[in-house]
Amino acid sequence: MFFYQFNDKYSLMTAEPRSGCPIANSLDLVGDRWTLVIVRDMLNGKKRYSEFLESPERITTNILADRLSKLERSGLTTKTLYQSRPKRYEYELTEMGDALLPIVQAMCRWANEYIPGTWVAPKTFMTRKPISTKR
Amino acid sequence: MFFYQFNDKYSLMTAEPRSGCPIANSLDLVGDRWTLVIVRDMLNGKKRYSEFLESPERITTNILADRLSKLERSGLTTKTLYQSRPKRYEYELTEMGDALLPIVQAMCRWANEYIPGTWVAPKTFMTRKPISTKR
DNA sequence: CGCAGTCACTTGCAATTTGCAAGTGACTGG
DNA sequence: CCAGTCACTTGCAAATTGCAAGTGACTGCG
Repeated sequence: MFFYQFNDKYSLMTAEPRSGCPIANSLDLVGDRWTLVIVRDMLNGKKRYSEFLESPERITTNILADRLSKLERSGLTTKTLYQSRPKRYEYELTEMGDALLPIVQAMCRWANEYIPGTWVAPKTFMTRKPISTKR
Repeated sequence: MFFYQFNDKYSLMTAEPRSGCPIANSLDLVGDRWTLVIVRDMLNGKKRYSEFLESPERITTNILADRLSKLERSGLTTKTLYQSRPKRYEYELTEMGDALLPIVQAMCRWANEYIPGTWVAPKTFMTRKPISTKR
């Protein structure tokens, strides 16, 4: 297991990075068919397990549970208790997770241009900036 | 099998799309740990099988062959004969593939900001525009 | 009080995909 | 003729995915 430090917090890297390449490293965290659809939902304000299940891609419960825990371990989301009996959690993007917005927006632009029939996201979404105050 | 038409060419969709969402559709084409590292290499001018194998992520030959054929079937790359005996091909990005540049650049920016130790791409790469004359 | 319903998961299992290694065929250069 | 390179393909074990069903902790209703 490998760890890296960022802003007083430690995030878990579950394996040694394949290289120092920023693309390869990004893909090790979000390079699969489901992670970014969950991130997309979170960027659109969804927070609960059941809300993610309602999305049109029909993610299955085991994959959702797996990705939510991986997202948390990578430092992209937080899990907070909002109700104690029965225990219920809300999943929200951290600054690091929210900063994926430009990648998601670029994918939307690309798909709208090259994959016929893809939905066009609202202008408010496409022009939004990440919460991060940096850069 | 499903097909879609774009600019007089047909690209093969190997399965029904999960939804009309541009993110989900993008991920169905490039949502895995290897495809975008090959695209990255092509954006950097690499064209041959052996060049892709030399990259530090050490892609294996079977995965490379599989991804090159999927990329071609999705319309992101072309395969052209540059030598006839023995037959040798060069793999190059189509306009659609080259248009992935903004996504790749956004991933670089994100990784450089949030994943310590990632390499910083040269400014020439980060400020480049896709060949597409559109938009 | 009992029981159906919801929510958030977990478990089991078959099918697909991945990673690793070795093998193949068509040459090329010495 | 023979080693070497290039571009793959094949075989196989291990990991991941997709699908379905099950579980535990409640809530609301009659």
